[in-house]
Amino acid sequence: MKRIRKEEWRQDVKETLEPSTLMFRAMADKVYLEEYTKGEAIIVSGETLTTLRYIIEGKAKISIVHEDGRESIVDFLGKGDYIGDLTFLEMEKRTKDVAAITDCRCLCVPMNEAIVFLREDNDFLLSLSKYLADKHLRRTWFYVKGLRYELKNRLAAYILMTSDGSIYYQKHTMTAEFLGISYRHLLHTFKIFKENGWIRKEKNGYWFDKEVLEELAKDIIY
Amino acid sequence: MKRIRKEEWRQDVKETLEPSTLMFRAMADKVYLEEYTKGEAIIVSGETLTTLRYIIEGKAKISIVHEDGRESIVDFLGKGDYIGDLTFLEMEKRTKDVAAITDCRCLCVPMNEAIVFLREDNDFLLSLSKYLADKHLRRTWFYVKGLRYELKNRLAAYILMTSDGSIYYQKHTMTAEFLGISYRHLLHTFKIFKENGWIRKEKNGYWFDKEVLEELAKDIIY
DNA sequence: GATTATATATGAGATATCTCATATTAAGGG
DNA sequence: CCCTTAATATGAGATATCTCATATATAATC
Repeated sequence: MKRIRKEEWRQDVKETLEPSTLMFRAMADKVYLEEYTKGEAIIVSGETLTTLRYIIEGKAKISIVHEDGRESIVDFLGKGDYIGDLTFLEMEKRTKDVAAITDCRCLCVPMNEAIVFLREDNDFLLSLSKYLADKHLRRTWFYVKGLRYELKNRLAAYILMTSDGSIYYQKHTMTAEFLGISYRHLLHTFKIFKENGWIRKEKNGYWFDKEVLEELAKDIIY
Repeated sequence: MKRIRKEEWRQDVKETLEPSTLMFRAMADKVYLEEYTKGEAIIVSGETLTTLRYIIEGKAKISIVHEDGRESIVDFLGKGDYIGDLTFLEMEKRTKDVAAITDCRCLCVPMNEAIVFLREDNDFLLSLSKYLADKHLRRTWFYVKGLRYELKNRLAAYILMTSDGSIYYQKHTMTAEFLGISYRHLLHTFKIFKENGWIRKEKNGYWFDKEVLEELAKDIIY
């Protein structure tokens, strides 16, 4: 991880970032930048969080390790997501694991000062409420719908959710962990997708037939 | 539904309620009371919400009807839950069905005025954020854990969650809808619970062995 | 380039869960 | 009290999904 104080920001970076710091407006002078490389741990579960982060670039995953040692991916994070919001609100008993999936850049402020300044900032609280409401809605929707549909549909939704353009490039192991199914069964369903011509292996991932998958996923995505 | 303006509150009611109106402090003079009877609809899906409610007594359920006509229970609400919070934040595309499971009493304020006054109220926004974070955490936890465990464990958690004391009295149809499983399979698992002596039918519901169920559910409940 | 670890892939048998069919009991309406 | 509807209950066969075993391909390491 590389930490870059605001004074050190290159001019062009600064201009790009300045607008993104709006949500930390009440403490704009305290903002700094962090850069993580692919695979790096951002938070180790159980540690005390001293930083409130906001992702401006890259993708990360939240995961937990179960008692039996296996791992579940709880959620994916990307541009516009907070890391540490639940600690900021003093609602999380124990922090979870957060790791960068791709290179990531985060805007950061010290947690203890955030608690002092941002809790007085009406605009921040409103936007945080909206952010949480949105997360909750999507999660609930995916949960309720997911229970009703079989893997075929959830997988289609997942492929669409995690891809930009028409290439899917997630690791199967990760997909299985997120969807909460066995690796074996995922592969089985994947095979069916291939046989139906809905996806096709390419050099850098899988091409997929957007129309077909959208039809399969249409009831699941909020 | 019975609507009771603040001036009409009986003295004793008033004293009991006064502290509960705190969250609407910024518009205390606008608060009124609504009383719903068991089974009554509080919100019909798709209708425009003109009221922000806060439950001070009773239980309700949020549900949606799927394209195939079947119903899913999305969540249960009780004392301390808001109804209309997502509309207040302008995040919900379409309201869901909300119905009283038992007699309910709600504190109410007009939505349009709430949007004016409460969005300026720092304390309200902070407590709303915490409320949403808590909801999101619990839901995520139940989802992630639920995927990993079979019905036996989720059912144990559900029985504990929906009961006060040692009597479980939910309708099986409702339980199946919430857990997202077939009625048939629920009954099958219920039978196993009975055979193991974990639950026993009584006149007004099921007695259950709290210790055993807590052991079964221990990894699922947040 | 050889070696190890990780990701992908497939098969076979076990089990959780679903669908459909049907019977009995409890609850609500005239 | 009869009638209708909703809730409870059980059986049998189908299918979705899991576990375990094993093989190959790809990526990381020395």
